[in-house]
Amino acid sequence: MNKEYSGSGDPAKSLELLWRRRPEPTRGPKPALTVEGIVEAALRIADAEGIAGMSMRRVADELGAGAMTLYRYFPGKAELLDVMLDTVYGELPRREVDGDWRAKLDEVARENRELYLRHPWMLQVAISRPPLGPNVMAKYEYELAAVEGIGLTDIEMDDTVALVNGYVHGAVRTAVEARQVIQRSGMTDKEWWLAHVPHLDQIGDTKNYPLASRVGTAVGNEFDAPYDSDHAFEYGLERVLDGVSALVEKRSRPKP
Amino acid sequence: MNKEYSGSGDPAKSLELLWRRRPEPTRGPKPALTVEGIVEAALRIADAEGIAGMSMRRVADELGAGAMTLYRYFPGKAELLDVMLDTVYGELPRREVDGDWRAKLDEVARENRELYLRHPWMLQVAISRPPLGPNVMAKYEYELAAVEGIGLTDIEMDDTVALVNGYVHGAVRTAVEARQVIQRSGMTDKEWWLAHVPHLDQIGDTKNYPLASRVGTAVGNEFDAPYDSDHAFEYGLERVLDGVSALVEKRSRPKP
DNA sequence: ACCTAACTGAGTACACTGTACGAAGTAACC
DNA sequence: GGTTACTTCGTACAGTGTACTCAGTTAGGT
Repeated sequence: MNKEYSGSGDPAKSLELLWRRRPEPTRGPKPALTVEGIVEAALRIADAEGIAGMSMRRVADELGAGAMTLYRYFPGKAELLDVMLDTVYGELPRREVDGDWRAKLDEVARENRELYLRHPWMLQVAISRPPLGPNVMAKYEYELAAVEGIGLTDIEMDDTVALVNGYVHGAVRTAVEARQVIQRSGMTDKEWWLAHVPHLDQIGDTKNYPLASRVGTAVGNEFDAPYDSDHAFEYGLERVLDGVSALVEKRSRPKP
Repeated sequence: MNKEYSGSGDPAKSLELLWRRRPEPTRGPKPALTVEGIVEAALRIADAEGIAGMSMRRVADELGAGAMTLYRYFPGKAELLDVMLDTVYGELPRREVDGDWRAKLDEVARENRELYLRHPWMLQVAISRPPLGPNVMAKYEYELAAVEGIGLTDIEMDDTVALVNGYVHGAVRTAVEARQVIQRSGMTDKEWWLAHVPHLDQIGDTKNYPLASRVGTAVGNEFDAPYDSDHAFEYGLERVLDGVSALVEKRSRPKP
């Protein structure tokens, strides 16, 4: 199975759903479900069982409805995912930060990290074209505000926000995958490693990879069984922000 | 559908496959297929049609065999993916670079980028526990060599390599998704945007998102229809390496 | 009061997926 | 020739998203 895709159907229909501008029907029976109810159920399932568990049948079951009923409310699964995404982006606190751009970008990174950790299924949805709902818009606005007025061009502002978001996405993805593989395999990283080492020693000459052996061992000793994702996140975020800092400083004193 | 998972079955069996140490059978009919042949066919399909197209039946068809035949050579799809991964890592040129650590890390980033672009399906395989084959080992060794002897601790070396790899992974994923969504939807980014704007204007007050509007427009004007992934890659890589540079310099003059 | 148009819910069907199971065939050893 | 190890592969199962179809329900118009 590969990635889920956020929708790319009829824009009018998608935006109607995202902004809750669906004209309510005048005739016929009252709808038994609501868009909100379906999204809530879908989120409950996705949070608990991952995106793989969130099938249309499963969501419908959760609501006591037939599978095809959901297609009265959403054109397809992709559009349901779109609304789910915009909904969870609404959970971002978007706190006001007293401080410079770095403090603000740091907050952006941490808020996004929390969100991904709370809804890991988000990491498996490809959103190259974001659902243009109210919360996605607010998120972009908030993130740009962190780097507004510090001497960057508009393009650089967008690049910087994308860089930080991309970094967080990747870091959390790695951490979540590490967490999930422990559950799925019933093995900690250390156990997994210890199960491989004897076979590796027998098969390949470990002496061919001196650096890998040395550093691998050091990493294994320092961060025991559970891969230390907090450490990796802090290290990487610091490097990324240092990199942005170098650019900001260059822009603030143009030429010597 | 969610991600594919690289295998976590029997270590002995997996390593045998990766290092080609399968004892060849003495009795019975000669096998009609080979591990190499299956991997080749699977790679051909995955490269051309993506990971979603690479089903066991599809690979077997390509080889003129029954679907279940593949399970004589691989315990399951996960193990086939493992061998596919290690195989393509073997394509990395791992060039010797004359220059400092930055030039070397830059080369690492670019080589990995090329590999991902050539085999985009790699981005949809979760490899929290890498297949410990010869090429994965060589890759890790090569990458560590870039940051050896510049004053970083072993842990920092691993963190740095992981940071660069993570950055490249994320950047290429974004670029590939952008490329694929154009194919899938038959719409360029600009067309997609223009299809949404009138509805957005009608529904939500664009005035609530001044920064998003301004920067969004600037980005749209600067990088036309196809999302300029080259630009984003170069920008981000420079920031990341600048960030690493700040650390290296701090380590090289310990305290003032 | 009644008809009709609009609407909802849901059953069935289709073409897929990975893989467990087991039947049937083949080749090398005793 | 018999046994044993080994092969290929058809069938089956429980899933998936969703197109199509049809029966049932309700509000508006007459």
